[in-house]
Amino acid sequence: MADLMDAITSLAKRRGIVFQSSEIYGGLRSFWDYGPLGVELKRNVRAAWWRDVVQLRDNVVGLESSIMMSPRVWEASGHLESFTDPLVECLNCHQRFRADHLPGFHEPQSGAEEGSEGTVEMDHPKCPNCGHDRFTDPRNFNLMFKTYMGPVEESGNEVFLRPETAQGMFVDFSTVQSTSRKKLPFGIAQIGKSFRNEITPGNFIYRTREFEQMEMEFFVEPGTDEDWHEYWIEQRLDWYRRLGMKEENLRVREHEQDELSHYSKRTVDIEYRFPFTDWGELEGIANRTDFDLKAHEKYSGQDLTYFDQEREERFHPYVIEPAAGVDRAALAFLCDGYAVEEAPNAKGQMEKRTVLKLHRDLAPVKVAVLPLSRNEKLVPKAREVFDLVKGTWMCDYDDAGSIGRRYRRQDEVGTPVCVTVDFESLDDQAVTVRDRDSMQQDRLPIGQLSEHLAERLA
RNA sequence: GCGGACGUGGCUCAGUUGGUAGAGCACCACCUUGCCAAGGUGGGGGUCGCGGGUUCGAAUCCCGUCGUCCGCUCCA
Repeated sequence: MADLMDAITSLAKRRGIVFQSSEIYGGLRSFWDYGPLGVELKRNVRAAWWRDVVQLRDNVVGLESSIMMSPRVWEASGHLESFTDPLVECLNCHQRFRADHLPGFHEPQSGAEEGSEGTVEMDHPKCPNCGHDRFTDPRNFNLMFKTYMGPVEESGNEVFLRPETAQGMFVDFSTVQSTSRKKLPFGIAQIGKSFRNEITPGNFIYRTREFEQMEMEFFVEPGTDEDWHEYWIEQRLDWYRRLGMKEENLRVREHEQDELSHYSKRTVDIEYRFPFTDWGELEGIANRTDFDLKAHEKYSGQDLTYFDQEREERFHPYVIEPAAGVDRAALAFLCDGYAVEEAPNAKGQMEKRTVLKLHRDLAPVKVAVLPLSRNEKLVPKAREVFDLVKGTWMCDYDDAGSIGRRYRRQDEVGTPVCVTVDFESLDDQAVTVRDRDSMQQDRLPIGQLSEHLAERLA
């Protein structure tokens, strides 16, 4: 399985899909750049999500809130507090442990929801690693990236890079609701970058400190929240399925009570069977209750209730939140589509063929236009075909090397359709359309190409 | 953050006991072929992750640093 991951990582780099950031300086841990093909893949993932979650629904609207927000947002949301883990380090072996996980350390047993700062007392804990009992004082590690607003680095100027996009939707709830004139139930969706100082990033683009989220906050009447939760779990699961993800690589996992986030009543993860970790989270679907709206109401002093005109009642809606990662989804689709098959070559011998079986909506390039050879007559004809198609589909033009090699190059990055211009095309104005997965070829008039592609790729 | 392994052209690697770098594949050009990769000729590309040290001389030894992988820890 690790080999598979290596193969995918290697392919990603070799073909300019994803590679390490700042490579010429030795790289920067946990940061990645998406190359020409990766950008297309990522754009397609976003577009597919946006279409499904926003465009096809009349009760979900979009938002793009800023990455930096008032620091008070993070006080209210609980991130300043619960994103901070008190860690101690063994003075002997220098291993670090969460203070509240060490037997012997006591944390105040007050209401967990209240989140009092709480000092951690030391009893006589033993280091689980080496058995010694001398530790550093607990130190706080905040998982939020911090910077300063304005040129002067003063503590009063501290601002944070958002660790989730969700807070934008909560903070802007009233404005969006009143301007869009939406009534419950309705949702606010956002795609954007978030930042977390993860302690252990890794596994390629699976866990990174800068990542992109696709989140939607669906506001519902309290009491209907559990049904809506089920609804969105099914909707989201179906999204992955419709984009071709294999059923056996998908599963739903219920969060245990003690792993629930501070805001969550119930959370369900959609997990994917990644080659490196077996099951890993793709998306979390949480019932955030009215925690966030109430918190912001309390901290801001603004009324964040919803007014139900029919019932003439004010209340705080509950929130169902499907929160997916763009990068994780892209990685999962890459893993899921990656295949090495046996295919016959020109001599009839079987050989390896690497194919990225991405769904047509996700494929970075939809159509490759290829002259059978780099011939002075074929090239202009192929250019003509390329110009005909490029306005509608992301296309590639390639005339270097043998035709077989070029097919393989396209297979490797998941291009669903290759259109080949041959010598007969010059006379009969027809081209060969070749399918990535079946390698089947059909011949059809250039005049029908646009229509054919529209059917095939729609 | 800790422990271990590792870091040579885009990729996979070779580089003997230290003497200032090679291969295959890939890529590019031309020729050839002409519908499913690797035919011919030629070519570009590496201060051997980075910095420092030892040495007459280091990819090869030492230190530091950055990065990758595995394990631990952690994980909204």
